[in-house]
Amino acid sequence: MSSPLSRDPIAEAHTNWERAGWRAAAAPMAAITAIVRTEKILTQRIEAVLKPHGLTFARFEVLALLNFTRTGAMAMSRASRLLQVHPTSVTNAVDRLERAALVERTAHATDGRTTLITLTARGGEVMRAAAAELNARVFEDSGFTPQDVADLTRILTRFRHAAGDFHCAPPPPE
Amino acid sequence: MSSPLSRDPIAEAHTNWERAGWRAAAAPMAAITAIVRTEKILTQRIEAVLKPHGLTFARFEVLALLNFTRTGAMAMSRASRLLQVHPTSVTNAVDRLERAALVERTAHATDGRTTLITLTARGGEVMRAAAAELNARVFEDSGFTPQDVADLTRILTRFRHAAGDFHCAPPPPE
DNA sequence: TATTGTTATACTCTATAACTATA
DNA sequence: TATAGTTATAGAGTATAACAATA
Repeated sequence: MSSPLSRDPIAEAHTNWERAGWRAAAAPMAAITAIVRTEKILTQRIEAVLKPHGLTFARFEVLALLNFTRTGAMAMSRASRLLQVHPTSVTNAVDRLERAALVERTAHATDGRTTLITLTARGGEVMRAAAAELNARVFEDSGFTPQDVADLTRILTRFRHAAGDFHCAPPPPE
Repeated sequence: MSSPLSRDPIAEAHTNWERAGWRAAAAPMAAITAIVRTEKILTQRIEAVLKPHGLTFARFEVLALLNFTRTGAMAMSRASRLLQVHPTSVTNAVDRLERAALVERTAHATDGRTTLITLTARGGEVMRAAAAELNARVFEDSGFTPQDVADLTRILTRFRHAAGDFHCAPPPPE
């Protein structure tokens, strides 16, 4: 899509921001832009691995969630909360997963409002095959050193906690 | 869209990955998932600030690029390379910016194939007003400490360089 | 022959609003 | 009244392919 650039565009933006007199904002602007760009690179790698499995990242996340439930079933609303996406996004993802026979909708035993989703046998197989390939081709050779991974996890966990993503589990110690 | 969770879903995924026997991949998987989630939080904040200005993040990036050119003009193809997006995405963004009278398309003096884009006076005003609000409301109070910003910039610059995002400018020293 | 840019088309994910059914 | 989920609709960004114009 694009050839490599001779200079780092984010470093240039940082310089431009400082020259414009926006000194206090320049460094965090550059860091945040780098996060946005890094996310794009990583999700492109992930989507490329998932595509031959007939999955998108959003749908893989649903399968992964179901794969690790104790009972094998999860309410739509709980999936929405855990994945932190709009309920209609879950409906959309589950519609397609159900059409592909990877998940099934079932009724809740006592609450008639609730729709439960469960993995089919094939859904479990597809999830684990996709996960194995993601592990081998993206996560195990991510380009981050173990120290990078530790630093990122520490910094981003604290950030997400401060942003209100979750409660109770305190950020890891300094 | 979602209430805060009682536990960190990424930490839980990390545990699940280890229990599944995917030990080498578990930690980088969690770090990468945290990057994806953090990017979502940040772009939501950015989009919320830009919306009243009639801008999306993609369109703001085009305006910011033009604001810092020496001549005030930039070829579509160069914008595509610098923003690292598909040429059709630039066409799309510029179509809308032009309709809003924030940029103009002009012909290149010597190369008939090239379309140049320039900021209108109003485009410059909108860009600087939006940037000022982004600085005040997102970047200057990002939730990252100065040390976080330095660490993120170091780690992500090296990652982007290794991913082939740019050449020549070496990653910052250890 | 290669490059630049546009058009047409399609496919994501996401979001709002209106709705049904149930608690 | 509040909650769970669906539907319809819309909008965003992104991508491929075909195409025109130019180098």
